[in-house]
Formats: sequence, structure tokens, C-alpha cells
Amino acid sequence: MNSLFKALNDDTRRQIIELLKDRDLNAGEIAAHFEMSKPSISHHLDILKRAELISSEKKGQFVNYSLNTTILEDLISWILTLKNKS
Amino acid sequence: MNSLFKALNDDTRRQIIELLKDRDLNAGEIAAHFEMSKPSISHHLDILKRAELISSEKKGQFVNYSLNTTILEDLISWILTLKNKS
DNA sequence: TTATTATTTAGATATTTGTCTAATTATATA
DNA sequence: TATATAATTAGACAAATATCTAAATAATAA
Repeated sequence: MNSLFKALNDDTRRQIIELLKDRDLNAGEIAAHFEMSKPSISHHLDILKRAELISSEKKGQFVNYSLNTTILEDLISWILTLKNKS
Repeated sequence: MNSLFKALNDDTRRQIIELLKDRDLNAGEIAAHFEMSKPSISHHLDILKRAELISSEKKGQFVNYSLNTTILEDLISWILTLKNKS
């Protein structure tokens, strides 16, 4: 869960997640949405990947990224245990 | 949401939240669960409070803290919008 | 093969964060 | 009033983080 919370604790990364909600995008397309340099975006993608929030697949020169919502189940479960006070 | 994600991005703070899930505790009781100094715990409590994850009430010398799950609704909503790809 | 494009890696740097000790504030009690 | 207890604030410092530019890697196209 540590890497998950870490990954979510950044506005740029949350925006990337929301971009990928609509459709898969390659690294360049993602970077185009931000004023930040490509290496910085690459770094954010790496953190999201480590948290398993996104996955990547190389297609020729491009690297396609897609959202991975499975890991969010764990987060929801954790939140729900808090809400159901025992 | 920024302060919420920030607050959740720390193991000690998540443990504090889980402690408060069971029952309200004062600052000293919370600190007793950790090896960390009281000022550090106080600092964590402040961050949790700013995120509205906990609230505090002074009772004599003591300050009682209690969990505030209302704010977690927003988090769940955000997660759910990600899961329902549009 | 050479040049171009897409992406990541490496290394530097400023900012943020978590932690500590010492000092302060506020309340309770002898 | 003087002392003890609970908690926070202040200030310092090391570690982590986000960002940048320059260099490296990989694939495509001339």
C-alpha cells in the first residue's frame, strides 16, 4: 500500500491517471498534456508503474501506457474498514 | 484532495487512523503506541487534522482525537470515477 | 549506414518532509 | 503559589522528492 499512497500523492500523477481513464496513451502523448519536461513525466510514469496503477507495453518506438484499476480495490477495501467502526 | 492524499502518504499516520478506528484517544495515548517522540506525533496529528481525517477536542489538560470518515467519501468517489472508464 | 524520433537513465539541485531536542503554553494539584 | 503533567511550537537537520539538462538507448526512415 505504501507505493500506492505515494503514487497518488502528487497532482501530476493523479492527472496522468485521469488522462488514462479515457484511453491508452503513449509517453509522448502524456507528456504533451503537461508543461513539464519529458524526463520528469517519465519519472512519474515509473512511480505509477511501481504502484501497479498503470502498465506499459512497447509498440515500436512508442511505449503505450494504460490504467490498471485492479489495485484500487485494495484501497477501497482499506477505506471501507475505516468507515465500519468496530 | 491534495491534503488528504498527503496525509495518507505516511505509515505512522495510517496507523494513527487505524488506532482511532476503534476508539477516541488523547495525544498521549496515541504517542504511547509509537517509539517516536511526542512532538513528532503531534506533527502527524496536525497533518491529519488539516486533511480533516481527524478532529480534536480539548478536555482539561488532554486533547482528545477522533476519526472523521466523512472526508473519505470524496476519496471513494474519486476512485470510483476511475474504475468506471468512460 | 546515417539521421531522426521516442523514451529512459544519469546526475545535479532546490524544496519538502519526517524526525529530533529544547522551549513554550495550558491545565491540574500540592 | 509553586510544581507537575499534557500537549504544542520553534528551530535544526538528514533524507526523500520533484524537477531540470545532458547523455544514452532503441527503433524508424532516408
